[in-house]
Amino acid sequence: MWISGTSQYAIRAVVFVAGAGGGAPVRVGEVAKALQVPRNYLSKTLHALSRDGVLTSTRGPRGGFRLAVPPGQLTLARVAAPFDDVDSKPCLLGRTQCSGRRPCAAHAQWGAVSAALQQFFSRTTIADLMDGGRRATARRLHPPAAARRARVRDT
Amino acid sequence: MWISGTSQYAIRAVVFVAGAGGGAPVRVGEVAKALQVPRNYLSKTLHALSRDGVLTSTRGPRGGFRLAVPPGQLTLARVAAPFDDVDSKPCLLGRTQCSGRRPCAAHAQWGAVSAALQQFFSRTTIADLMDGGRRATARRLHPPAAARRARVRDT
DNA sequence: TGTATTTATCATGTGGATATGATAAATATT
DNA sequence: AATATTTATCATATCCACATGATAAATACA
Repeated sequence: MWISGTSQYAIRAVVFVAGAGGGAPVRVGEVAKALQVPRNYLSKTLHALSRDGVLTSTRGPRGGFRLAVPPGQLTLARVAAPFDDVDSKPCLLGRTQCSGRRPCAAHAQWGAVSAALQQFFSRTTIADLMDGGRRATARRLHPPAAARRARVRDT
Repeated sequence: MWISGTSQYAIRAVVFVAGAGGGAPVRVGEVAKALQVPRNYLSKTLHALSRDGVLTSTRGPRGGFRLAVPPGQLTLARVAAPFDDVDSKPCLLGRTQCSGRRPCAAHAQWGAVSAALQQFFSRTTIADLMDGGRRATARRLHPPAAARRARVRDT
């Protein structure tokens, strides 16, 4: 999986909304302007995120979008989910042939790389992408060697 | 980067051609049939690989395609290169903003995942994907722990 | 030289992701 | 109730990867 442009918009937009604080809702226009992204397209994207429980939307004056989940609990995988099948782990050479028995020769190696990707999306949160979130991310994704070995063993 | 369908065709086709031995050239029709892939589209793909020096082509009766590079020296990155920009390592959230200084917060973590992907493509060869190539691949991509630590340090 | 065989190339079609512009529906404020 | 503001939705357009079908060009071989 490589994430689509729409998912990139979604992640950046959610980061922006999260950064605006929990106060007043953020309007599509603001987000679109800040992100330099087409307004109506973003509107649909944010609407999809609302349907999915990532944002809440309010119509009318003083309306807009708010986070529905604390940024520290909101993974990139969840934000991208409505737009990309982030969890699929297809065969490198086209899906059907190599799953299960008779895997292609590089199946295991590819699986490891693929799993690392998925872990990135399922472990990184919106909070990690906000300014000031750097150290927390680094600690979780680069644990000391002993812990890392332990985790790899049971994956 | 996630590789396109065309690159997948290319890799599978090259593996097939490599598997046919160095004897007679392999015709597009054979490859297309074996891979269950549209013939004319594959034709263009193989032609591109010839232009790129991965295959050699011969026209007319007894013509077809042959490998131009020993399979053990032919990386997946090279085969995919005409169709995908395998070497690009864009920002997770859309290119321009976060390269160089002012990287986005997850830049480093993403870079590590991204680098692992690139290494997979630049280290895995066509020989590794042919039947019987499994052990060689496993040895190179899963070196003993000491060697792995050493390599990581200088990357 | 002619003919069959095979790659090379051209013109065109299709589907999905991305984008645009207009209109509908909801709601706070007066 | 009227109005302004904002999201929701509809209809359509654009672009590109992928694909199809037809034709041209090269070449082995009778």
